[in-house]
Amino acid sequence: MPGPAPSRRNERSRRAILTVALDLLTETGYSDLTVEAIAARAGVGKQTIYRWWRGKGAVILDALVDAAGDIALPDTGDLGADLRAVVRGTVAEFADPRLSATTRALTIETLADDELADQVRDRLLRPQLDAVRLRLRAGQRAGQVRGDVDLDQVIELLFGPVYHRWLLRTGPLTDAYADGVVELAMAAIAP
Amino acid sequence: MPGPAPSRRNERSRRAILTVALDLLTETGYSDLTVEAIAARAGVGKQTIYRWWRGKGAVILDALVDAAGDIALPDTGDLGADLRAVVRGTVAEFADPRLSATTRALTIETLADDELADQVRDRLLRPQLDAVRLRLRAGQRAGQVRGDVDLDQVIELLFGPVYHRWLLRTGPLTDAYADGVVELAMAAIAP
Amino acid sequence: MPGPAPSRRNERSRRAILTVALDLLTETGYSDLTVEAIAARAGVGKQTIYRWWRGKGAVILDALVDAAGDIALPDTGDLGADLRAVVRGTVAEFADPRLSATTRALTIETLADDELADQVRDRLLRPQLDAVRLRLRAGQRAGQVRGDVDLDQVIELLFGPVYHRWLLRTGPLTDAYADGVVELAMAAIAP
Amino acid sequence: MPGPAPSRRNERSRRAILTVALDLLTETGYSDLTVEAIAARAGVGKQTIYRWWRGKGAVILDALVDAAGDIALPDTGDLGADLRAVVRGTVAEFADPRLSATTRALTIETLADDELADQVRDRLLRPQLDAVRLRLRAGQRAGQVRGDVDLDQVIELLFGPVYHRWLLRTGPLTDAYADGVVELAMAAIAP
DNA sequence: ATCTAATCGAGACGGTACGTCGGGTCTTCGG
DNA sequence: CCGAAGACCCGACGTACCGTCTCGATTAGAT
Repeated sequence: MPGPAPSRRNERSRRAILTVALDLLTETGYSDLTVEAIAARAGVGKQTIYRWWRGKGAVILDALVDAAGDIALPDTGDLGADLRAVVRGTVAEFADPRLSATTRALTIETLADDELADQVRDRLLRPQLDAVRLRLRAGQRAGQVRGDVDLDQVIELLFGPVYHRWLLRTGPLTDAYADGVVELAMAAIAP
Repeated sequence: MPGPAPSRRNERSRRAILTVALDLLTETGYSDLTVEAIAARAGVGKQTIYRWWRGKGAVILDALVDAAGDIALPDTGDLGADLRAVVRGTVAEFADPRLSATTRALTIETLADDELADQVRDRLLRPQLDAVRLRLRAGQRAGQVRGDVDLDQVIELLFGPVYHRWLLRTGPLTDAYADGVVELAMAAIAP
Repeated sequence: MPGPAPSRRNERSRRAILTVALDLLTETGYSDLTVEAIAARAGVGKQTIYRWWRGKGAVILDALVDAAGDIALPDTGDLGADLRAVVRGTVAEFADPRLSATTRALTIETLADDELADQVRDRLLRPQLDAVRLRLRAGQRAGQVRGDVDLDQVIELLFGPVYHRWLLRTGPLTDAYADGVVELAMAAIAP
Repeated sequence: MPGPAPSRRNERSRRAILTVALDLLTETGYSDLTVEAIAARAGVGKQTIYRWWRGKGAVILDALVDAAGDIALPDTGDLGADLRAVVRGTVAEFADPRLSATTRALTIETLADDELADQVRDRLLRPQLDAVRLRLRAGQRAGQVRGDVDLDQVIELLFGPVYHRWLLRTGPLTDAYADGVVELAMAAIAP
C-alpha cells in the first residue's frame, strides 16, 4: 500500500524558508519581510518559494502551523481557572512584541487575500478554538455553563475582547486583563 | 486674536482626494489603492498628497473621519434595545462588502504603522466607543448594569466578538448574531 | 573489426531534438527557441540536450549540418552561369523568412560564442565555400579568371555583398540582385 | 518662436547610461551587458532606461550614434587611395577587440529586433555609406568609374567582404587585406 | 492692483520588490 | 543504467509603486 505521491520537494529548503520567514519577522518586522529577502537568507531561489507557496502570507501560515504544537486545554474541573489559563496565554502572545509581529504580519496578509484567510482559519485557528470548545462542552455537561448558550459565541466572548484591544490598542494586555475578561464571560454563561 | 495659520491649501483637491480614495476602495479593493492611482483619478499631483498626508493610510482615515457623522446613541430607556441597535449597525457595516473594504484597508495600514494606529483609535473609534460608554453609564445609573463592572470592558465584550468573527470569518454577520452578542453581554453585566 | 565506441546515445531523442529545434525556429523565431522549449516539445529531458550539446547554438549547428546535403557546384563550362546559380541560391535562402530565421539564430549564437563560431565555419560553411573555390579554380585553369587573384577573396567578393545586404537590410534580395553581384565580380576577376 | 517641446529628461542620466553601456561592452563583453548592470553602474533606476529606450540594443545604438562624428571621405583625386583609407578604417575597427565588441553586441540585438535593425541602418550606417557613395559619384563623374555601375552595389563590393570575413572568421583583418579588397573592387568598376 | 511665495498638476527620478522566465546542474525513479 | 521528468539555485527580465525632486503655471495673501 503506497503512501502519498512521493514529492520531489527538497525538505531542507522547505525548513530553511519557514525558519527564515519567522526569523525575519521577529528581527526586522513585516515591512522587511519580502520574498526576495527570505530567498536570499534561506539560500534558495525565489522560484522555489513561488513553486510551493502563493506568497509570503502562505509561507508565514505554514511556518506557524508547523510550529504550533498540539494544544489541548487542561481540565482541572475548575472551568474558570482553565479559561483564565488559556486567555492569559493568548494575551501574553499578543503582548509579546516578537510573537505579535508574526500575528500582525499574518493578519495583514489575511485581510488582503480571502483564500489565505480561509486557510488561516481552518488550519491555524480552528484547532485552537476547537480545544476551547471541547473544554466548554465539558463544563456545560458539568452544569457550569447554561445549556442554551452557543459555545461558539462563548469563544468569541472570550477572545474577541482580546483581539479588539490588540487591534485597536485601547488598553494594556496583562494577566489581570485576561482574568477580567474571563470573569465577565463566566458571569454571562453561568446557569 | 488670529485664527490658525491661514493655509493656502486647495480645498477642491482635498475633497477630490478623499472621495477618490473611498471610491477606489469600494470599486477595486485595497490592492489597487495606490497613491499614484488616487492622484491620477483625482487629477492631482502626487506631491499634493504627500504634502498633506503621511501616506494612503492617513488619507483613508481622513476620508472616514470626514464621512462619519456625529454618533449619539439613543436612550430609549431600554438598554438592551439600544445596544442591539448599535451592535446591529456595526455588524451591518462589517457585512457590507463595500463598507468592509474600507475597514479592511484601514486595518492593514494600521497594523503596519503604529502612529496611524493611534490616530485611528483617537480620531475615528474613540468617539463611537465613547458614545456607547455614555449610554452604558446611564444604564449603570439606572441600575441596569452592575456597579462594579468596567464599562470599557463591556464595550469590548460587545464589539470584540464582532471584530473576531469579521477578522477570522468564523461565521455569518447578521442581525440575529448581533442580538445574540448583546444578549450574552447583558447577562454578563446584569446586576 | 569493431566500429567506433558503441555510444549508448538514444538516436530517437537525437533526431527529435534536431527536428524540433528547426521547427521552433521557423515557427516562432529565435526568441522562443529555448532549451526548455526544445526539450518539452521533443519529449526529452533538458539534461539529454546538455549531455550532448554545449547549448542551443550547437544544436542548431548540428541540425543544419545534418540537413545540408552534399553540395557540388555544376561545371557547365560557363563560369558566370555557374556562379549565378550558386549566388542565386544563397540569395534565395536569405530571402526566405523560414530559412533566414535559422541563419539569423545561428549567427546570433555565433557572435556570442567563439568556439561555436569556429565550428560553424569549419563544419557548415567551409564545405560550401570549398565547392565554390573548386569551381573557381577550374575557371582559373580555363583562363576565365586572372591567375593572380586570390580565390578566397573572390569568394568573399561573391558572398560578402549578400551577407552585407541581408545583415543591414539595405535592399531587396532577388535573382536580379544576385546576377548583378556576379556580373561585378566577373568584371573584377576577368583576365 | 518656441523650440521643440522642452523635455524634462535628465541629461546627466542620459550621458551616464550611454557611457556606461559602452564601457561595460568593452570591459566585460556582451554577455555581461544587462540593463540591470547598466542601471547600477550609471547610478540610475532601471525605469529610466526603459522610459527612454526599448532595450539595451537601442541604448547601444544611441551611444554609437552619439559617438560617431561626422564622417566625410577625403577626396584626394585618387579614388583608389581614398577607398583604401576608408576600408582600412573599417577593417581596423573590426579587428580591434574593443570596438568589435560593440559591433558584435549591436549586431546580435539587430538580428533579434527588426525595428532596431531599421534604425541601425538609417541612423548609424546610412550616413557612413552615403559618404562613400558621394566619393564614388565624384569618381564616376571624373571617369574613374564606369557610368553604368550601381554605386550601392559597389559599396557592398567594398564592405561586404569585410563583414563576411569578420562574421565568419575566415581570415585576418589587416591593412593588406583591405588593400586587396579595394584592388579587386577597383578592377570591377574600372571603365 | 501689484507683487511674491506657497501650492498646484505633471511626471521624471533613484530605488526596491515584484512575479516570471530560462540557464545550466543535480536528483529521483521507471523501463 | 539510461533517460524523462522536473526541482533546484541563480540571475535577469520588464513592471509597478514608492517617496523625492524638479518644472512652469496658477493663485491667494500681503503690500
